[in-house]
Amino acid sequence: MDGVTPTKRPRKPRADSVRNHDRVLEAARTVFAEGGPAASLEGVARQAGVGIGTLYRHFPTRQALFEAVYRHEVDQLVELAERLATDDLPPVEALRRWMRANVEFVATKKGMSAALAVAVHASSDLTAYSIDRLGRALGTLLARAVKAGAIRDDIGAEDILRTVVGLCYMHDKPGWQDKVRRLLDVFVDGMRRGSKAGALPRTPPG
Amino acid sequence: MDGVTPTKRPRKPRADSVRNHDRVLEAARTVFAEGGPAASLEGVARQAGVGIGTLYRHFPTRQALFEAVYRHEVDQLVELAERLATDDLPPVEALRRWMRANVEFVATKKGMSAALAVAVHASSDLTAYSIDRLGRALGTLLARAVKAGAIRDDIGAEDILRTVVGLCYMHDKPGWQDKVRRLLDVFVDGMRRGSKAGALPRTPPG
DNA sequence: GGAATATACGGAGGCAGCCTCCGCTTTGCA
DNA sequence: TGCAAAGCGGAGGCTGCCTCCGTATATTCC
Repeated sequence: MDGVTPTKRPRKPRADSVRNHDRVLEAARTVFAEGGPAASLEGVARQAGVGIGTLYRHFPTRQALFEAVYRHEVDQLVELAERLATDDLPPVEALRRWMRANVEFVATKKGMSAALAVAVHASSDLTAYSIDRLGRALGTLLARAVKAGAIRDDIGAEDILRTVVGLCYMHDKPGWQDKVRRLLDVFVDGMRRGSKAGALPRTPPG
Repeated sequence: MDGVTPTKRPRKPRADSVRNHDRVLEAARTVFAEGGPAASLEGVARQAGVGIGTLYRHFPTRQALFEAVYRHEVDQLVELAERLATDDLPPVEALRRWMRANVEFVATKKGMSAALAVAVHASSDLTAYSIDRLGRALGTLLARAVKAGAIRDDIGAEDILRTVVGLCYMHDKPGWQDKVRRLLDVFVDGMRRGSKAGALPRTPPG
């Protein structure tokens, strides 16, 4: 408003605050993985060794806590995709491998899946964030395969992402990973150039 | 045990009991569709116009109520599949149509999807029941297409079911149905004879 | 039609989890 | 070392879960 607003440098965050934030996040991952999306938040606080008030200060809603956990997972997936993109494999193979690796990744967090399923439907912000990040990572692999003329160009990264995750959600018997990988192979074959499906509209931006 | 156990004919069920059972079921469908799987059961009772005690007598657990609603939906899907099997279309087309019709069906209950996602992971009994029923219905369509030599014979009805449902779960933006239908077309193309994917192990019985 | 009785109703009540609020403690900064 | 900003944590009000049992009502038998 007036000429010179005194720029108050904000304090650096308190050490205990940072520590508690991390503790709660870690505890939440464990508790949700075991107890599903309806697990007790007071249980999370207990597990983290903090008061319930502290939990709520850091994550004002259950949804916020979900999202924090989820985002962390997404970041790991992106990293994975980037690593895969630097290898030089035939483009379709690189693509197929990422999809398969993705399945394995989900496997290690299988307990979270119900929670994630709920999150997907509950928060479009969250899905937007993760689809954006993962979509970019996958997009690189996809573009190479398309450019090489190996697969059709009318299927977006988002389409593939949703397919992979959807298939993972639907399986949890022992051996499900193998089953999902093989179904993904069927899908990839359907994506090859020369397939007969009708045109798939490109995913609109945003 | 002894010679002639006096066969006490059981009373016919009370009219009010039957009425309340139906009311609760109906209310549950609505409430879960709107509020998701964690919606208040007392809310369901209120909506149904019965006491909470009555709700619990008919459906002793939240899970039981879920399942009752879910089974009703499954029955409708089976009926739909049977109707489709009697039409005489080219087998692959019949198959594709059922998968597409399925998407439409889910669409009308979209609100339930989070609840169903939870149910899928919560109760293997329930998934067993529905996969069995739907699998038989779809199996007929599938067998015809395989017999005609149009598609590979190593993909089970259960695989297809899970794929369809998994894709539906993952989409809820406006226009999602069209997107899912097109992704299913890609999948069907991958199933055609002459595709290059590795062998998919037949789904073991049970 | 009316009594007898099996059956169902429904809400009070104990318990657990949700979330807010605020007095007390700890930390960063000068 | 002193002090204010920042954070801590649990008491407390509220809602929902589920059980239990006194009351109400439908069915059956006469």
